[in-house]
Amino acid sequence: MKNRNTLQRRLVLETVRRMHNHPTADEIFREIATENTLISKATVYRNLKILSEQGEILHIPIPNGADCFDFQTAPHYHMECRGCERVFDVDMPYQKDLEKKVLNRNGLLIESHHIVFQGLCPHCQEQKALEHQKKTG
Amino acid sequence: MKNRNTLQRRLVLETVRRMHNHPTADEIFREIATENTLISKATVYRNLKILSEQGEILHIPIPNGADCFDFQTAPHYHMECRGCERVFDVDMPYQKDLEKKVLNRNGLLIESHHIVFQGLCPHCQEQKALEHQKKTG
DNA sequence: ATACATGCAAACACTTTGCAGCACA
DNA sequence: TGTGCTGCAAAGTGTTTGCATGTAT
Repeated sequence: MKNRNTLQRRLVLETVRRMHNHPTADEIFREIATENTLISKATVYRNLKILSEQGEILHIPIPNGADCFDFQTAPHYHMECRGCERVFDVDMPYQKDLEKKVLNRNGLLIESHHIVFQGLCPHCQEQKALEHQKKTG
Repeated sequence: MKNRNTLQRRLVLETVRRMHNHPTADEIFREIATENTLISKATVYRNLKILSEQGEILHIPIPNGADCFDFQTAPHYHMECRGCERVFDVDMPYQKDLEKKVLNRNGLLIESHHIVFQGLCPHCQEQKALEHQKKTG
């Protein structure tokens, strides 16, 4: 008898489905808390874990930062902006065949992969351009 | 006048160059500490940061775990074993052209990328096989 | 002489856990 | 009714920082 349908679990799921900007656990917590309902951050973490294990939401592990979550569960790639550190969806088909390109000379069994791109979002590109103008006069 | 050649910085660099198993900051700290020299963990972190910024060593950010470092500075990919959580080099050429496959419909500027594979190392494949034998009798 | 580096401890960011009470099935 | 869930606080993990002192150049 697993997986009870509690108010808190429903709220976490609904909130992730509603926020389309790769929210972190903390952002989800704040979104729920500011609305009306009292919820514990531990509960948010626990439910995010359960929901992503069940495939209801997608867990995106972020190196050097808070992991974030996505309502879109089909595997896809992300870019982390080195300016604002926000996470964006990348417009590239999922490379199913990438894992086959690994030579198994060393006996490793590959099961899945993640690609994280680094770069600049449009807004931060502008910022950098302005900074550069200022410097060069 | 940056970048002084201190004993601690030399030790961190030498230790990373000597350990060929993707050590974490803590493993590097313990390696240096157990030998002979007193070193602070903060100093290890500071020097790892400086050395990787200078391209002397490679910083490998690991989602959901301690970042690790590599004496081999040419870009290459890694696999994280879901059994023992160790990091292994993956035998696949660097996909320089991957970034060009991203459609810039959304205006993102891609500068670099990381691929992390998940899977099982040879040792953990054996372990899993033994476990399975035990269960099925 | 003076930046830059160090050691130490405290702070930090993110996440998990122990426990007593609560509530869904 | 009982297992699963919650809130709270505390602990855990990995990393950074403030500060007084030390040292390479």
